[in-house]
Amino acid sequence: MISIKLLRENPEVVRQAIVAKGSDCDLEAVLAADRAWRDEVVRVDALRAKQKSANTEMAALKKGSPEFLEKVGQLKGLAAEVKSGEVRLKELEAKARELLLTVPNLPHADVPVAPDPTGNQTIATWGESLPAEGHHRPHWDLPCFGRMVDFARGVKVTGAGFPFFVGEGARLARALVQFFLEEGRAAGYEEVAVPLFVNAESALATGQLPDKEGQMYQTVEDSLYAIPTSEVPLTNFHRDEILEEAQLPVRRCAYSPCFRREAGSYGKDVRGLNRVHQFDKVELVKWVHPDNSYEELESLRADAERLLKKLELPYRVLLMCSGDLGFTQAKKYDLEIWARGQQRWLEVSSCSNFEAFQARRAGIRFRARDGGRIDHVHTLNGSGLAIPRVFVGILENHLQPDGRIRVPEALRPWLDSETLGG
RNA sequence: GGAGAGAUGGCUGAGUGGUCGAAAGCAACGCUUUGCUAAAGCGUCGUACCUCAAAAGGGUACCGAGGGUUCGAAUCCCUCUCUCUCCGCCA
Repeated sequence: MISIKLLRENPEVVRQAIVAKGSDCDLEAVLAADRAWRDEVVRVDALRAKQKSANTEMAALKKGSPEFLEKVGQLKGLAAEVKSGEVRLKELEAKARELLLTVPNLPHADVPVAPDPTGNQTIATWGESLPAEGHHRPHWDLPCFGRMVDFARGVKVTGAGFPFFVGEGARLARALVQFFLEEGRAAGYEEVAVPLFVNAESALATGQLPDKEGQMYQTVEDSLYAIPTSEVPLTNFHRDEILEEAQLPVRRCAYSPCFRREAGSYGKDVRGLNRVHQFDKVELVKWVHPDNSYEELESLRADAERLLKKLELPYRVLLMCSGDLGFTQAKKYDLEIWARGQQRWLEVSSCSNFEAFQARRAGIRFRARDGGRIDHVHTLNGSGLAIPRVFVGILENHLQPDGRIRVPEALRPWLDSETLGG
């Protein structure tokens, strides 16, 4: 959530930001609810203060004495007033918070203002996005793909979008996980193995709830959510904690399967491995000092880009425009690889700075080195990387005329051959 | 799943109805003493919200969470969560 103080003091700034994001949230309602809540706080606090001072008088009186009983009689009315005030206060506070949660994060000043993805800027490209010649085909049409990934059995066992990876396919997927985790470790991220289900508080803290509830799988018995990305448990690792400034920046990475219902995307981009309900991903998360979170965003992006370079996959970097930014992000880069067989770009990483938006929801703060001032950290995350689409990239870009797949040097420590699909 | 015990500040741990946001110790921080270290003495030492232009100051809340009893709850009652011990089951 955004800072309520900012909204109170500078509503115009927030108004412009939400227009840029194309949000329809009602700032007047947010402010009115905040005002109503604060008025009630003042009123109830005063009542409670009165009750408290009466309490010390009561303590001095002899229990059961006439004065005592008279005082009790007098205080009953006050007690009832406090009680009803507290009920009202709780309602108003809940309402104010609920409305504040509907306000999206503010885009950073660097973010181009535009209503839709056509406003995204390509700020870097690497490698050659080559045309598909003779033997190049979408991965789902490659002979070796059918031996590596089994969709039909996935449908039988679970449902559409839950493929089996088999033999060399399973090994390639695992090699990618290993490679990403080792690279992450080398870049200073501590590896974490996370719970694959989270509670509602966690999903709320990172912003999946309340607006993306339909995109997550839920358990029937325990109302837990299957994680759509390890960002959720990872960012929540430090929920409701106060870190020491000296600890910052904290960097952690996690491998996990990710579960996404992808409701509403049926029939769109769903061929092959482009979009599935369960996929593996390594995620990078940072908790940083607010003063240098944008430098940290650049280094996060560089960490993700390095992986693509080592895998020799052509890619481009998009700076997302305001209208294509998510609810929680202040600035975001998407990394897209070139899928040569399909002749299209595939997003394999999204690197975002949330500034204090998540930290405020999640109660993640730090104590300044001197003076002990406490402030929210900035959180960032980026994929490093999503496995199935990188898998696709390797198949479609490293395909050789003989139909075999060349294994990039960087993966060979985990795959003992130079080619796959023979 | 069954039985029992418990949850208090960074940690340990007192507190069973009133002046308790909460003793004491440890840790931490500051100062003094000291050639250095050690030690000692003194002081500071939770978080959030509201009020205030801001600071100062003031107010309120918080003793696992939520509800209840009461003029008044860390303390009594109920529900839930979690932790520990024992039994059962199981990878």
